[in-house]
Amino acid sequence: MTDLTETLAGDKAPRAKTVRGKPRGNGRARKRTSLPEAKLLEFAELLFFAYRDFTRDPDVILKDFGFGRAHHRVLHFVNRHSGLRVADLLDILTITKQSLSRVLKQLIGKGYIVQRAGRSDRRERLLFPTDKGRVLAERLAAPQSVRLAEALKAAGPGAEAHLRRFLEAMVNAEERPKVSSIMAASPVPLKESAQGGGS
Amino acid sequence: MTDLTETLAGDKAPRAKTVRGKPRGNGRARKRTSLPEAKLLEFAELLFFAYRDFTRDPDVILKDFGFGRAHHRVLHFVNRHSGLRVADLLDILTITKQSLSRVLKQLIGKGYIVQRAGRSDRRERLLFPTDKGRVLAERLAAPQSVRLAEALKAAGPGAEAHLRRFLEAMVNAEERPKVSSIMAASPVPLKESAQGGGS
DNA sequence: GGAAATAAGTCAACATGGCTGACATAACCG
DNA sequence: CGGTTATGTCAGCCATGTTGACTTATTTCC
Repeated sequence: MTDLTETLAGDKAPRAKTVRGKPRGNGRARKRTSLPEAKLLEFAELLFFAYRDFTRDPDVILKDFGFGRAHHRVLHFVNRHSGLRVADLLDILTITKQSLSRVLKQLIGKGYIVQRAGRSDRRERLLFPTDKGRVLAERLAAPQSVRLAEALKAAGPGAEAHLRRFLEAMVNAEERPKVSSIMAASPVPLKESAQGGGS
Repeated sequence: MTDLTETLAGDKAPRAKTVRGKPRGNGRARKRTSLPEAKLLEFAELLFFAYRDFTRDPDVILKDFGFGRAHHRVLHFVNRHSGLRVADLLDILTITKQSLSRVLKQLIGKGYIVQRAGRSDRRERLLFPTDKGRVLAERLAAPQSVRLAEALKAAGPGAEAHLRRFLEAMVNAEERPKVSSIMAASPVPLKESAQGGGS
């Protein structure tokens, strides 16, 4: 109920525009608003709405598995970049190891991820998705891929290059090399026959 | 310490690529991966990284005020669309009123936002930023605007139109009209001489 | 070889910001 | 007047983030 479209656009009552009481517009406020500034804020809002809906897709599926967004993020990166270390994951997600620990423990416990000691440095715990994990990861990714594909199509030809450069530039400058190398690594979920975990 | 760039790209040990144990690559996995699929997932990751850093900017400032991201979102929309109703905010943020209540109460209590009854429907509580609220909102927006401006520039000419269409298409189809009308309303923080709040 | 550094795990406590359910109040609408 | 609507609120729960302290392997370096 209550279609915001109506309500916000206002037809029954002069909503915005004239705003309540005094329709004045500058007791002192309304700074320079450098013009492009307004446009930038529009992009900020669009980004918010886009990301809001982008993340809600998998949330629904996750609930059926008793997982949350945190699990999704972990599973995604482990699946896309199998063999990464715990430290890598911490760096990607920018959370504490205690936080990661909780969700990772659950994913491992339920057989979606397995770890194995690094071969050159046995202190490292390398993370791999199980078949089960791979399946779930793909199922979670599916709706997001569809959404992205449609949005790219709607954006028009040539949008991909623009978008890629835009997104890359949105990342903190110091982080860009990390991001590049992360995305360069194991572009396809490499297998490793990581089973077990189950019973 | 520990520069992930090095670690993930791997120079001391053959990290990804060959992955740990068996460098094989298809005990049965590696599905069709429809090619564009991989590209789409790259965009998904880029979006994650971009949004991750985009939101961390204001987080730092917020801490100084004892606020969190939730406060930022509320203040942003109240500032950009002064005079919106509580119901509008709920619809935008897609959270429950109990959730909103907490942060809104704090923002009002500390004098960043004021409410006043709607003039045509006095049940409505219309929200307005105070001068103080406007200042904080702008301060929070500043780093994000800079980031967006630079990213748009880096994306190259013509990117804006592509990006706008892309972001709009990322929003749930049913939500698009709402989003449009929201963004159309009060493009500039309309004033209303909403003071008080203070002492 | 042994000390220091590193990778990971863990316990405990706490903060934030979501959620559900139940209910209260005021104002509008027919 | 009675039903619906907009908002607020109490109470409790859950997910996920944080800090700080400490243990255990293992590697690295003198």
